[in-house]
Amino acid sequence: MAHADLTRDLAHDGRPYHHGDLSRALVLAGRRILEKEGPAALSLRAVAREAGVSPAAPYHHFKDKCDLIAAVAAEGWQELSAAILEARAKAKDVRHGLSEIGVAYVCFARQNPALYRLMYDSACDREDMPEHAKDESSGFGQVKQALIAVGVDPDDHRELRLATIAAWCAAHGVAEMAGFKEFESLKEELGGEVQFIRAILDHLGIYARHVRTRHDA
Amino acid sequence: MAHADLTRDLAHDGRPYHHGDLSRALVLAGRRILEKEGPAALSLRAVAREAGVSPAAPYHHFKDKCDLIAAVAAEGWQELSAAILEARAKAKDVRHGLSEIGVAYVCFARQNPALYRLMYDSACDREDMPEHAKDESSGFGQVKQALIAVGVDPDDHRELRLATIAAWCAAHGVAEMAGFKEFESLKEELGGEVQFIRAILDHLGIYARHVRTRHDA
DNA sequence: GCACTTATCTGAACGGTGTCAAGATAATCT
DNA sequence: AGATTATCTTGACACCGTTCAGATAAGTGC
Repeated sequence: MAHADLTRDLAHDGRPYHHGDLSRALVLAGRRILEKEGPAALSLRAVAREAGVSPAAPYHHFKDKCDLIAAVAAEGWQELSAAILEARAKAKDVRHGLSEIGVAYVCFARQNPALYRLMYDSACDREDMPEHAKDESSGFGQVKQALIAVGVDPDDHRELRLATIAAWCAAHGVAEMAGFKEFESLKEELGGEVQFIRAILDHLGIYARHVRTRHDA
Repeated sequence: MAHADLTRDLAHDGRPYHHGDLSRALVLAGRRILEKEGPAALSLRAVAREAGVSPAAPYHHFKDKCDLIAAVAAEGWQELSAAILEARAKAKDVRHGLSEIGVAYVCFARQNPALYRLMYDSACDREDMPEHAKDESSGFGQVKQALIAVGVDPDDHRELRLATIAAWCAAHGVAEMAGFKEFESLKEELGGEVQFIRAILDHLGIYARHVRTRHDA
């Protein structure tokens, strides 16, 4: 019998052999369903169907439905970290670093509402922050660095920790509230959703507060 | 046949006649299940079972599972409003009104985590704030009044609206983040969860910001 | 080349879920 | 009283997560 050709061995019904990389395909299928059909339609069976595979197949790659969802969420956290990193790099003025991180965070959540909700839920189930958020090189770590750059004493661990958590809370709160259509008129008045987000985050005053504190000293 | 006696007419198996007030019983059963078994166990059938009734009975009182859940959520919003009202009444110093509202909001969410999540989800599904939150006499209305009491110009509608939304976002963010066990050591360090909550809310600086602004003028 | 082991996928099944239509039962109205 | 209406039950449907016995293909040692 012939070796694998360029299209890989085909089964009699046109599907590739075992599947190639099913776990990857399942995560992608999950995101597609989440975006297009909403979180209620995100069933294990639907994901398997979308990937062209039997309902039991996912169990060879994920322990649970929960486990698959956690994988989708993990991908989301990585993308969020990347978005934050990019925003921080783009902010030329150090004093705006924190602001830009906040805006990037909320914008990501607003552009992927169902995914963001999934990410948070998945973190909630384990009663702990996701690993990606705790990592120094992303999430919490970046907020901390931005706070130091803005004048928080790096040696005052408690203050630094509180400020970091506060910033994170603010971003999460705005991210989840900004979707209510109750706010649409105000968004228009301010010239768009991004301006709205920036205005709310400014009101939360993490940035303003620390700048002012530094000037006081 | 005899009239209804004090125990009300009993069916042959000891259950009261039609049921009395099933829709109320269903909401209560829903909350019981939510508290004791978690949100995953909150199925229509389980609620019906807990209320001692067939799986189809709820459909004579609620259009949907969603509709029942919305009723549970509505009760939650009412209790949250009551908690906020009480906290504001207790704060003798006007300048602490906003702070106390925030703490009361977050404490309610922390004491009824599953219910609070349900409340938010249910609001999300309709893409709009719940009626109870929009009401002048509770929720948003109270925050607005507290902001005015603290020095925000009541005629600057945009500013007032932004500040109100910002306060709400802060409370929601802290409410949902405060549960991560990542923060437990810091909570202990600060002398308990309430102190932790207060510290984060202070960092978010709604209260501090406006007081300072007023002093500047 | 071959047998053997291992990873991957299918098929059928179980109990649980939301929902609906048809029928039973009890309260209410006239 | 009889008729109407509100309420609840039974039984069914399709879908869900999960498991398990078997099919299939990939990799491994000879």
